[in-house]
Amino acid sequence: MTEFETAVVAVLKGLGDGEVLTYGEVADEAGFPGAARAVGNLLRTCDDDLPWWRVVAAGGYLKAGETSRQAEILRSEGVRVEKNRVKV
DNA sequence: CCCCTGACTAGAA
DNA sequence: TTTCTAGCCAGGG
Repeated sequence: MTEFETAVVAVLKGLGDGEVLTYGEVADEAGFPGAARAVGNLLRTCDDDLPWWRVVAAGGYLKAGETSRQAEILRSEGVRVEKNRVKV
């Protein structure tokens, strides 16, 4: 478990209902600004207990291919979603 | 050790 | 507005 993983996991586990962050924000909060790709890679490989649906691309765009499912979950948590993207 | 890939981002053309 | 480039971290060949 690298520091990066630990930090990112900590940030994700700290998210509450309705809390949505972008990959870049997660990386920044974890202390690795610019490591957005690594965040995505981590969620892709270790998606065990991580709330992946609360992580979206820059601009609030949802994950391609599963925008439907993600949008549903987000809406159920009180997040306003419009046209496959989180409303700010 | 080097190169490529990936649920990414920001800036330039 | 759309496309491309460079930069970021980690993992695999």
